[in-house]
Amino acid sequence: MNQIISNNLNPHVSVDCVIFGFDGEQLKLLIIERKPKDAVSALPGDLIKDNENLDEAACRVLYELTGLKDIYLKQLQAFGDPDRIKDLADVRWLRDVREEPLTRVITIAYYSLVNLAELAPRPASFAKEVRWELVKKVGKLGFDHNYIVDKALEQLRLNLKYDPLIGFELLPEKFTLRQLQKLYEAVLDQPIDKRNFRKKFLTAKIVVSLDEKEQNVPHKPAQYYRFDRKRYMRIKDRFWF
Amino acid sequence: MNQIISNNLNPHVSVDCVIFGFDGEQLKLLIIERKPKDAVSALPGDLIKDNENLDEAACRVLYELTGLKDIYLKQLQAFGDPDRIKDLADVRWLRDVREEPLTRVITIAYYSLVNLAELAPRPASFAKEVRWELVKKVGKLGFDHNYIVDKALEQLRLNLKYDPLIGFELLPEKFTLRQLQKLYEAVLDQPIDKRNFRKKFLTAKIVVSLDEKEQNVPHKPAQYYRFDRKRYMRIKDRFWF
DNA sequence: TTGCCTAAGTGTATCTTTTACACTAACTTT
DNA sequence: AAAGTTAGTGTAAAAGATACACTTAGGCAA
Repeated sequence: MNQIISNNLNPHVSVDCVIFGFDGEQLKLLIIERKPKDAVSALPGDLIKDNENLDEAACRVLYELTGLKDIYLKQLQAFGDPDRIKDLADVRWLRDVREEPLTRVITIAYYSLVNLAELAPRPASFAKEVRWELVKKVGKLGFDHNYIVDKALEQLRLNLKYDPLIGFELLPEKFTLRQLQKLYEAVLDQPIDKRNFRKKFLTAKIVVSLDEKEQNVPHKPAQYYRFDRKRYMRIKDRFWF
Repeated sequence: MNQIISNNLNPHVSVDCVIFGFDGEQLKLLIIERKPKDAVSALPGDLIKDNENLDEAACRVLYELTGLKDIYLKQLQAFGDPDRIKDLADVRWLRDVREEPLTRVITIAYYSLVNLAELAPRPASFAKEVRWELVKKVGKLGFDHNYIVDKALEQLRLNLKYDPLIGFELLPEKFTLRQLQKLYEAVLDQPIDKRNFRKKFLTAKIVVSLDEKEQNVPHKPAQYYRFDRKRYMRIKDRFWF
């Protein structure tokens, strides 16, 4: 009996995914809309299962809730205040979806940056619950999700600066330097000098130009480049945006 | 009944503390020695309690196991592979200390850097189980603790570089530049040029010299300095070691 | 077919930061 | 008084960061 009680007191463990999306211009955030009424939206997240590790859980939950697949998720950190859930709307929502709605939940947050232009179109069944919201316009989210998003954005910025991989993973194989710059400007939320920006990546030689240019653009066509991963791996200790 | 079974499958949540200690010369790691026989040592860690948040849990566990108090712990990340525990010795040890030794455990790791010279002497009751081991000589630890230590060290180094606070919190109010440099050398595990090191901190003006020098040292006495926290807060975005 | 619009692409001078490097000074101990 | 130890200091060269404006290549519309 003791055993059972102590089990009941076990916290649940969930994962929450902070998915930033870049559409070529602006930084957006993936949110799940809850039931139409009294809806506070939330990050995609759910309890983990018994035999999956945390990374797997995050991928699965993201897939189940949004249809997104093959997204590289990075762990942010754990959030575990006993009073993470205090809002009435949150409690009501939990009652609908959880077997033990009052049990404490510790969540492990993950984040990622994805390309909105390239995403496979979502199956219609998911479509109505998922929304991309401009990061700057994200309103009140459930639980402590606003706090989590703040932390994730901070981490994303740091990450992009000291390890640009997360940026190149988002861009297509061939990209223009302008696309790259727009990405940095959107994530860091600041304008960047074009010449100095190019200089940084070109002199570091982590991008190499291809024999191909943009076509059918109503202005001078831009050169395509690719990311030189090997070169980057050799110099990554010295490269810092 | 379903309820109870699903409870049983709930993972447990623990915290583990990676405590680095600096003795003025070298970087050490706090480890807990398990029972004398077939002992693999481990990081101080234990299950969290119902009504404490994660940070509190880490502090409590550290105190209970080592007597260390008022240590500023930073969260590293969560580790949650279902097969974190595979070593036989680990399983045997768990059987002795846990009610449900086979339940999966997800652990949240914390890290800190403390001053070995300043630590209040440990109560004798703790003394025999706690040991400070040179980081470079740490042997095999239980569970996935070696992996956790590696991650923590990586994070500590990054942290010390982009936010020197963790270093100044360790040093006494007044310190010499040599002490500060030794700290950096020990943590980063590389020699640093004395003149350039001083220049960096002095021109940034985040340390200010006091009217006091070392006494009774068998060499030219060094100037004492203090950390200028306010100044640092103003320029922290631009300071990077 | 010309002119307009748009974004691409380029160089330099200045300033700042980083690096490498060796001797003298001040104190204690013997 | 000499030996041992660590403190403390400056500079020249190289590398990196910053600020900044015009020309070019294409599509489109009049």
